Amino acid sequence: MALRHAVLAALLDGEYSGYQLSKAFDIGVANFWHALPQQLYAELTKLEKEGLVAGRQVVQETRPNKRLFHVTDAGRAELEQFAAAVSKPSFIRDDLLVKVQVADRIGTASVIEQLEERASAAEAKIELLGNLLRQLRGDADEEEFLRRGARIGPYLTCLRGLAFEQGHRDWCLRITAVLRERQTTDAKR
Amino acid sequence: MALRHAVLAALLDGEYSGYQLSKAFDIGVANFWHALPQQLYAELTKLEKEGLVAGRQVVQETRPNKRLFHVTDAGRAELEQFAAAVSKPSFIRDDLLVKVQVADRIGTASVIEQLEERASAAEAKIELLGNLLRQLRGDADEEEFLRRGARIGPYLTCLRGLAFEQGHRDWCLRITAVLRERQTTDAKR
DNA sequence: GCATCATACTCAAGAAAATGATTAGTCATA
DNA sequence: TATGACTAATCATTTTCTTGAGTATGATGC
Repeated sequence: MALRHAVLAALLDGEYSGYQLSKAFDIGVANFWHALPQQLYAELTKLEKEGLVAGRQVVQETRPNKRLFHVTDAGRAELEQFAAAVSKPSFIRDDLLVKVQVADRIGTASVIEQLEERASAAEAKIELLGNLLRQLRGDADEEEFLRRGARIGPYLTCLRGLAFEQGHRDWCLRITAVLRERQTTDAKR
Repeated sequence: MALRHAVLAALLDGEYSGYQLSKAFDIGVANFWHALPQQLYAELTKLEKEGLVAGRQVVQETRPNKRLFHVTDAGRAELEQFAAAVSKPSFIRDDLLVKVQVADRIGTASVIEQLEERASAAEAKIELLGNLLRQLRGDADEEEFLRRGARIGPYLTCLRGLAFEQGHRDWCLRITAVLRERQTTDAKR
């Protein structure tokens, strides 16, 4: 029971199809949860059966028909209950960290490459989130928006996503530099 | 095939029993992976069957007997292959973020409480990791240790863990402040 | 002297998540 | 005019993770 609340949370801002949701889970929602399209479709089906979301068919001419979902009162109640319950702690879980842990014992070359790829992926995400934040707050500056903005939830989670990506990028670059220097030092011996 | 590599990575630094590993997964290893004891025991059994780790029985007088495991050559090879393969991107996945996303739509009181609990849990973790880092680098300062230290892998992953916890704490405190101020502003209206 | 904690591990069941394959029309582009 | 990307989804399977219970002994604290 975990993805379900992320879906409800994402759906709170309007009507979305499974497909649109899966796009949202690639960008904004990715700051607090991640899921593949198949998971979303499955979850939406379950949520609809339980009456927590409701969908309506939208017939389209040039595109396949779609079903738009919105949160029902029962869904909202479920979210409220969830928000009041204790949260599970959050964990880091990252292949690349596992590799760094053993990088000095096995080959470092490939790990360095991957760190650099990650760093530039993080850089791209940082820019994307920067734009998203600017868009969300409109004309106001951040302080102002956070004080009086109507809908700050998505902004707040984006802030966390941004900080996470920045931390990730900085770490990747630092570790790359460290491993690089050790490589040349090793070579000299 | 993910926990398996975290276990191999953790086991690379010496012999550990399942129980000891589960302790390591609460502290240092938690910086790159998380798992419950049951998962570890199960994974060790699998890894042993596949010949990637080997265990030996240690008979103890005052404590229950235990099995100490170490990585075999095949296990090392598996790790090397893993390190060379592409990594899956890392995701945030956090109940609390889901709650913040909807905090301005549903009740904020409980979310604020949870943010504060998280902040102090992060604070505790920060101290713990600070000590761990000091212990790992011994007398040397960080730059020096990273240049010439023998085993920097665990240090590097701890650095990421530390930065993550700091980012998490800062975010929690900031959001707490924002939500608090909005509460009082709302009340005045 | 009783309770609780720490060591050390096992088993089973169930929920959640990831993976892979498939369908089918539209649109842009090379 | 083939190629691939985009919209919109479904189905089946497998892997992974979580939850909960249980066993047994010694040490520590009040």
